[in-house]
Amino acid sequence: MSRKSFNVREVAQDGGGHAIGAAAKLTGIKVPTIRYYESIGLLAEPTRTQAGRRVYDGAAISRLKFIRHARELGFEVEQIRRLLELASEPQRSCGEVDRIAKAHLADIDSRIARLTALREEMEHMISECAQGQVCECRILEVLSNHNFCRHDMH
Amino acid sequence: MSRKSFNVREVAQDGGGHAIGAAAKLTGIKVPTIRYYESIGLLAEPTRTQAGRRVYDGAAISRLKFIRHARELGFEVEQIRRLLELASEPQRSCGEVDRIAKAHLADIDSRIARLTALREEMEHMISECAQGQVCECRILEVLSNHNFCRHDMH
DNA sequence: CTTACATGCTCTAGTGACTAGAGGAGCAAG
DNA sequence: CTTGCTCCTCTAGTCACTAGAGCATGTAAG
Repeated sequence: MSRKSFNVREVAQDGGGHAIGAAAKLTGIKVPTIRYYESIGLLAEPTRTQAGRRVYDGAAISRLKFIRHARELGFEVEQIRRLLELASEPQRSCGEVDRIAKAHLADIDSRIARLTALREEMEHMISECAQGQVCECRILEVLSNHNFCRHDMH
Repeated sequence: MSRKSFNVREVAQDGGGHAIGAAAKLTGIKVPTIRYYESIGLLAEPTRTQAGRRVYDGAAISRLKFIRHARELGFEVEQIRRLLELASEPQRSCGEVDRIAKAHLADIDSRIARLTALREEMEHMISECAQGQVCECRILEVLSNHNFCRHDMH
């Protein structure tokens, strides 16, 4: 058991809490981002040490992990705010949670559809470029004149 | 030929130029956006009337159409700036144009891949929600605990 | 000519979700 | 004590616009 010297900074500050840097490591959210979440009220103001340093307990860490994961899945901050609110009322029906998740799924779907159409357009355009001179470049020609497009974007 | 009263505003101000509103209509770019493009140097400063109003000629309109189309295809402003620069040197090889377009295609591809993985994750999560109470909602559970995830995002 | 209203001008600030940096204080280890 | 890391607050920057204030100009109708 080659244990490194016990790093007090990552564990106890006030009896079981974590400093902001430790919270960042535990959750994968960067330090300034944690402060940012606090500033927009997504995360409650944590307790502080006498010196004014933030201390995060287990509940705060869980909340941060929740936020991180939801952001990774592409939920917007306002959606996350609502989800956290809902999660704090265990007796409620989870209909709204489901609705938010489904709305997000629909949003992802429409983004995929848009990008797929774009991709096709781009690929077609690139395939026509004969690698010659700028003056005869199909890519620039297509960009110049919307009529050369196969799709109606928008 | 039921012609409406000839609208001078949309045609000639100084001998063939278009006012900014007319340019906006012709290109589909909003008026403030055109001014914004000018402010960041993507569009050259147009000539002005004595009263100080912007006047756009055919070349400027073409440039705006190019910008619009490239933006629709998701090119970033800096890429468009470079493409416009390249387009103005007709003898050059179009290698760089091709390179920029291909980089953009690769970018689109990676965004589609990310979104597709996300989509699957979301769909799986939603499918497990039994529409019961918040306290037993699988969606919130998955969001709370990354271990329930089937994929490693990132 | 007057009145009304559309269009134009400049300038500032806001959006979302952070990120970067300045300038200073606290704190543990060597 | 000094070094070096972490922490604090505050401001400003990112991207590509968008919104609004407050004022000038232009055109059409009465």
